Amino acid sequence: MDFLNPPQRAAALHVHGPLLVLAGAGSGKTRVIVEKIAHLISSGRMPAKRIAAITFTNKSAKEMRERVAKRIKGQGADGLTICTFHALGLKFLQIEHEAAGLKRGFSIFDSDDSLGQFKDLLSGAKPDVIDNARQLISRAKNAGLSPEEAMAAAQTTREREAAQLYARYQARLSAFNAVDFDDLIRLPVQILEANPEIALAWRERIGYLLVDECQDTNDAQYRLLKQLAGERGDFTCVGDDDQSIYAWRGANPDNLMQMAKDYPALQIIKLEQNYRCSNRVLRAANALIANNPHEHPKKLWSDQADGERIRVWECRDNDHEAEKIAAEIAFLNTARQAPWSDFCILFRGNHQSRPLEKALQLLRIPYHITGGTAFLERQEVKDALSWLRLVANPDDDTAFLRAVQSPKREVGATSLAKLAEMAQRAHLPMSRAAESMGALQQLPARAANGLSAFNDVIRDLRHKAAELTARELLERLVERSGLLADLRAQTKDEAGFQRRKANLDELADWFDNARGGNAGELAAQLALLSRNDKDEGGNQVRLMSLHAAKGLEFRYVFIIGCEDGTLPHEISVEEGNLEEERRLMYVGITRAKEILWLSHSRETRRFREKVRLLPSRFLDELPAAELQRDGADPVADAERKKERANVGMAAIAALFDD
DNA sequence: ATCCACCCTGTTTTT
DNA sequence: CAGGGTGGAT
Repeated sequence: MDFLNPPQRAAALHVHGPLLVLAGAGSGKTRVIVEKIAHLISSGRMPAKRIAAITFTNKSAKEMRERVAKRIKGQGADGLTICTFHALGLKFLQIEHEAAGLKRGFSIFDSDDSLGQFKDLLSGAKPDVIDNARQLISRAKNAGLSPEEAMAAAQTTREREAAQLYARYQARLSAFNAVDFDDLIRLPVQILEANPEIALAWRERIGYLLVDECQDTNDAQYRLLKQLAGERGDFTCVGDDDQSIYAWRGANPDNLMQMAKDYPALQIIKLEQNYRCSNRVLRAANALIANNPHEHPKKLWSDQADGERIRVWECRDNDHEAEKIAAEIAFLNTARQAPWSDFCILFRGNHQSRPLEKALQLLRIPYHITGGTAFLERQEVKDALSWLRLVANPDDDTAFLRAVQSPKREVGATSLAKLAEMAQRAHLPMSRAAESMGALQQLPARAANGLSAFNDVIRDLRHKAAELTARELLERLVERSGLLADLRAQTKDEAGFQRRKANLDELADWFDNARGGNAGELAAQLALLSRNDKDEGGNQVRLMSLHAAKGLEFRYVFIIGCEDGTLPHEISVEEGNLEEERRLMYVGITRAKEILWLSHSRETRRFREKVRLLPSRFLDELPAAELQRDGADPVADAERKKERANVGMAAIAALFDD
């Protein structure tokens, strides 16, 4: 603990009562949390199994788990809980499923499943209407409202309609024995608030609570935190209001302020020394964020060297921008022996990565995109998971509908519609209705045959579920369901087949590594994995959205698309959410340890038409003295150009090496 | 029931 | 320009 600075140490040692740590970017907050966990355990204040550390992403949970493991090295870390809010909620519901009105093996609907329900409930409605309704309902859930409470709170006709839809949607989820992402927080809160004895048991189970990225909590999550911490409030929340970038998803940074009211004994410690960024980067970041209003002003400082000036590049269009960046990376890789993994390219929207990919491929620069087509969104993976879900949860009609049609078995839309109708009349889930002889007789012979073959496989898998490991069950499923054979038949070349099969193998690997649980529970956990969680590692340039970059750091950082309308995004400008966009830029800037590039284009192609672009207003908020604008210093420019040309030749030569 | 071809529309960020 | 959804052909 010697290597902690005084406020860090104070935060780590404070173990009685509520504590809020306001931790600026790069101020070592993860280190504080890790040290604090070590201290709680080694001092005997709290056994590991009563400590829970909550993060927002699986990625940070994983990182924290690794750092704690390294720090504690096996001495009594058993039973320590480090997970996301949603994973904690899932665990809670799996234990308290009765109080939630859920049966064992309940399913989690991902956004796609849930979208399907809304499409069905609002059949014929335009996409924007559907989207709007989903958003309203998600917002109600994130505020912790039940359908009844939402109805009571509704003011306008519109809101009443939304509340009604919410109730119908929820009735469906309940019929399918399923919950959606938002329910993983909302339901535990409602159960804890309504059942003091359950709340007491959970406070006993969780003796000390740590919450990372506290500024990202929405109202439901904050209520969950309060329920779990209880009145005495033995907890540590770590957050930075300047890095609040999830308001659009219901995050309410005012919870940081509310905390002081709810817990009068709350201690506040500020971490203001930054260990990450060059002083120049830090001054730019401070100048930018000073344009936002602040409740608790922080003054981040660093004793690092000034470093190089921030490079601002004006480019013709995004292709040009991408080419320049790729060339610069190739140059630094050679000139400074910088490994690819030292570089990160950040953007506002995921679609902005396309030109970059092209340019990087051209120069044979290895890269990895966080948030590309996710493993979990792959057809074959979703198919296999639907089967698993259905094995665990016969009520899951969504899983049934997908599984029964993958692979195709001559059961088409008309037969399924008929089956759905019969199921509804008999008050049965579709998979059960499909088992009844009566129902089968009313369907065309081919469909009935397909269905009973399907039933046989499902029955076999259910029968074996208890005695097989999750991996074995998956393997049997892939075989018996015909998914594998179908995959082979569908894929034209052997390489493509192997690639898609590899996704299924990866799913199996994931099951091996996951801790405990039967296949159904694992399938539920898997639903919580997001596109950003896949391991990347390796010596590659990293490409990701600004949102995905929070918590990471790189020596060389490029922020592309610094244009008005891109960053800040035009929708945010219209809606007056400039402050959050500014924080997004702030998060991006503070990822850079050594050199930062900010690039913008004069024009871009949008669908068909070309659009003229202006530099981001945020560029004007940065101190001119810290910036180096491309073209502002002809001599230096020429010098660099020459140097680049030499290295550029080397890079081109390298293209012919392999 | 399934497959294919053409047309239309749409780019913020994610557990 | 690409991916999805619709309608017609098999």
